[in-house]
Amino acid sequence: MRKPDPAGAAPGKDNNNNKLRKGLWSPEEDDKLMNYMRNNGQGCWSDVARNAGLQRCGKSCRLRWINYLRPDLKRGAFSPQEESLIIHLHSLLGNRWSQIAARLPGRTDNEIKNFWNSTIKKRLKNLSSITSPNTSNSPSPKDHVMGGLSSQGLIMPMYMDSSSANAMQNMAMSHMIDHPSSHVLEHGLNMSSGYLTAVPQYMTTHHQIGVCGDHSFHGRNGVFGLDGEMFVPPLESVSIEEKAKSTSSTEINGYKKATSNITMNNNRTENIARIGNYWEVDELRMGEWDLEELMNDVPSFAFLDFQVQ
DNA sequence: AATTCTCTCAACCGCGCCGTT
DNA sequence: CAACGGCGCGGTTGAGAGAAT
Repeated sequence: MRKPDPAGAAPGKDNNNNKLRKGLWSPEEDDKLMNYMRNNGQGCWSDVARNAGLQRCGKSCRLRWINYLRPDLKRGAFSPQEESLIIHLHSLLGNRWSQIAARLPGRTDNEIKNFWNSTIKKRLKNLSSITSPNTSNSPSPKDHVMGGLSSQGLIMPMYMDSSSANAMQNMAMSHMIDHPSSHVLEHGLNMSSGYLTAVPQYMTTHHQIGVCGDHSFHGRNGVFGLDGEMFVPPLESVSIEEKAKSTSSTEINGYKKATSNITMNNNRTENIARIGNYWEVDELRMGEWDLEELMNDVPSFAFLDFQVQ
């Protein structure tokens, strides 16, 4: 928050000089902007600032409207579903907050950005730190064998019990945080041997989430089913078989497309709340994504509580 | 009770894009 | 084609509130 600019005089009072106000908005200014927008709708923002009688620049008015005054804004804390969606979308889009916000009705890019930078980032970092490898302990049969993902794509096996199974999710999330999408995209994950391993890039141009009841993990596109945290929407109505037929063993940009199923046995499958039971995304390097097309495939999430309060 | 620390989030800044002239 | 202005976006700042000491 910023201190109101002294040049702006007392809030709500017109001052004669032409200096534009900065800093916090007063209730009077909010009223002025709100009334103007209600009566005139959105137009040229510099006109809005002028015609509404505000000593603010158009940019400031726009920001205030978008982030605070807009009637369709949803206030309050993020729901777990929204949180999961943010994480998922961030894994897809990186720091493209406006595009993420476009998928979360009632939320602003600023809000999501703040939420990410303060809450999610910190939480995931903390969780990843408490799951540091402990090579002195051998895994018991009931333990889940998991692995960390180094930025070099090295295998980093670790062992943990089922109560901390979601740590794997957090580790990977943490990795994504530290290495935005373009970097994460260089790695794939493979659990086929019981260890989570990084697989070479040429193996990761295509992943597929299995339909089985196992908790699933999908490193690159953010599908995490370990504790039902991640909801996986169906991208399209095409059947698994059709998609598999059409997407496997093809070549894109010189990379051979392969399919890897990353699933984990875990007896807590009842916690998974799937929207669909299948999700699949062709994975291309970030710069090659047709983001519009990609995001068109991600539906609005009906399970989110978008009621404006 | 006072002080310090930490966290949250509203708001600004700078840059790039795009349309207009 | 260049200059200009408006807008949108992502990064950053810093005030205020609450927690911890």
